[in-house]
Amino acid sequence: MNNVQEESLRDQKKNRRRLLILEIARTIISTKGLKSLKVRDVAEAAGCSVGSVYNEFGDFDGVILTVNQETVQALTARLAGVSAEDPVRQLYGLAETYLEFFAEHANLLRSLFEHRMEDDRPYPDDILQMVMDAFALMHPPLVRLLPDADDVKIALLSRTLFSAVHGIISLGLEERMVAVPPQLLRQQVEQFLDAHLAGLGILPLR
Amino acid sequence: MNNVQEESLRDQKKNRRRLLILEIARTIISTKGLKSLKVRDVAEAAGCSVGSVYNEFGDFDGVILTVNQETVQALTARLAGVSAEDPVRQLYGLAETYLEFFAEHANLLRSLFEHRMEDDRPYPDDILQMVMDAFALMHPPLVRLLPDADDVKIALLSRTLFSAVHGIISLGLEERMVAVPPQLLRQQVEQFLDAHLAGLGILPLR
DNA sequence: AGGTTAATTTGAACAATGTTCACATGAGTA
DNA sequence: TACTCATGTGAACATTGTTCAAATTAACCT
Repeated sequence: MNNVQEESLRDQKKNRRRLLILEIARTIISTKGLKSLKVRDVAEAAGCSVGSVYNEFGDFDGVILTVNQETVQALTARLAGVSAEDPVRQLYGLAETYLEFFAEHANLLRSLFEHRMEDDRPYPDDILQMVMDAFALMHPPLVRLLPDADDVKIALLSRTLFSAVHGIISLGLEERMVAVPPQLLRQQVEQFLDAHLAGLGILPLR
Repeated sequence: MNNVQEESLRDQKKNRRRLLILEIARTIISTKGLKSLKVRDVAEAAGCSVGSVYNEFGDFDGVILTVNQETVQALTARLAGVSAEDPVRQLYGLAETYLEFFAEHANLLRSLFEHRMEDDRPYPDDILQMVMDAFALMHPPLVRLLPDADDVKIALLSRTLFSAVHGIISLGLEERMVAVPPQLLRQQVEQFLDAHLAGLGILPLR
């Protein structure tokens, strides 16, 4: 037995194809929306049969969910890159980074938040946990800014604040509604944080 | 010509059936979610053929959009019932009424916010306008509370605040995520408003 | 290398569902 | 009552997710 597991030719092809399928699906969702994602289109673009998509992902939801999972991962990575030096700046940074990411990948985020499972199967726990974790990223800076507050309350506050920012951004970017121009939306988010942090007794940036 | 337009037998049946179809569709969306809405199920429950559904609504989106439109109308009616006596109480009342309505009709609200049109047809303007109007209901009380502020800024603030509340509620009630218990969610919304209004220089309720 | 085997891939067939339209039905009218 | 035409019907079609028996092919053995 070789400890350094050699990747067999089969596994190589399989892995390459898996990545290819995901990249194609992501591109379609991103450019044309989740409703335009079709098994046959993906299979054809990947140069394989529809059966292979099913072998790899179980069902079509599997493809969507994997794309969604990678979307949360990418989002989390971006949010994790926000400087934690100054906690107030960090809060603004998280909100503005979320705005940037959402604007760049609106359809991917919509797929993440709007996709409903077939029948009544539950949404995978790991993805949900990753979203919750991302939304909890405001927790550390808030703890630093409100050292006397109960940790559970801060956890709730963190979720509330991030949900509020999410609402402002997702509706603001909703082109169905009269979309708010990006620059205005940025101001909107900043002014929202200004007021809210002030209300929490935290000295805002401006 | 009779000015008091007599409703012909045909029109009676047609109207009755139209209402029946809408009621059935609304019930299915409300109880089992938008994804479970099927033309054949609706037609069978309404005791007519699928063709009649198409005659009445053009296509299946037509049924969904009409249900969505009635949802906004019902929401607007509920929100309009909030007392405007005290502007601060009115803001809390709007948020809490939205929470109540959303909790009672979660799947209908999701249908309104998550439904995407087939192909790339645009979402009907009148429905969008009604949603925008509902979200503008915080405008009057805010004008009273911030008499010196620019009206355009208040309009934006109104939209921002309502969007934030929407985000907190829609994610809070998302059973996919770890749903926040209703009573806790109510507190969450209230505390959110407490902080935000304080930050705007408005004396909150508590 | 060639033969054997087992895993993988394939795509035709099936199932579910939105959509159409030629025909049947029946309300309105003379 | 008979005629006409708007309306209703549902079988047939189009699209798309899903399955699975058969073909393919990588892996292994001698």
